[in-house]
Amino acid sequence: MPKPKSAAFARIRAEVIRLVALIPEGKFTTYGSIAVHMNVMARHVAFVMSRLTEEESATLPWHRVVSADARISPKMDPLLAETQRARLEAEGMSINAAGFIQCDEAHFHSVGVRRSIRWSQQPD
DNA sequence: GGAGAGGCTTACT
DNA sequence: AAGTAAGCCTCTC
Repeated sequence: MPKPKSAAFARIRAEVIRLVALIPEGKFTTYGSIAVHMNVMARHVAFVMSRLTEEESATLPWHRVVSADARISPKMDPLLAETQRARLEAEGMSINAAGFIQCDEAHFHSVGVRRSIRWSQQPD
C-alpha cells in the first residue's frame, strides 16, 4: 500500500469506519471500546468522528458511539448531540435529558467500560 | 519545525 | 462523589 500524507490517520479512520459500521441497530458502543478493538487511543476515535466527511457521517451510524460513561459527549456540538440522541431514540433506545443511554443492555461491546458505569448517578 | 488543541480515559485528590 | 491532572497520538496553524 502507498503511504498517504496522514498514513496513521487514514488507517485509524478506516478502522473506525469499519467498526462503527458493524454496530447493529439498537445498540451502542464507546470510543474506548472502538479504540481498544483497533489498538489505538480513544482520542483518535473521537478525532476521527469529529473529522468525518459528509459521506461518512451520512453512511456511518456514528450516533451509536458514545463516551465511556455510556452517554453522549457533552463537548459535542448541541446540534450534533441532539441529532445523535434523536437517532438513538429512533432505534428504540432510551436517552435521558443528560444524554445518558438508559439501555445498558444495548451496549454492543462492553470493552470500554472497565469502570463501573454510574447508572445510578444519572442526572435526570 | 514547534506549539496548541481535540466529540476521551484513567487515576488521584 | 465530584473535580482536577496527566496521558496518550495525531492534526492543524
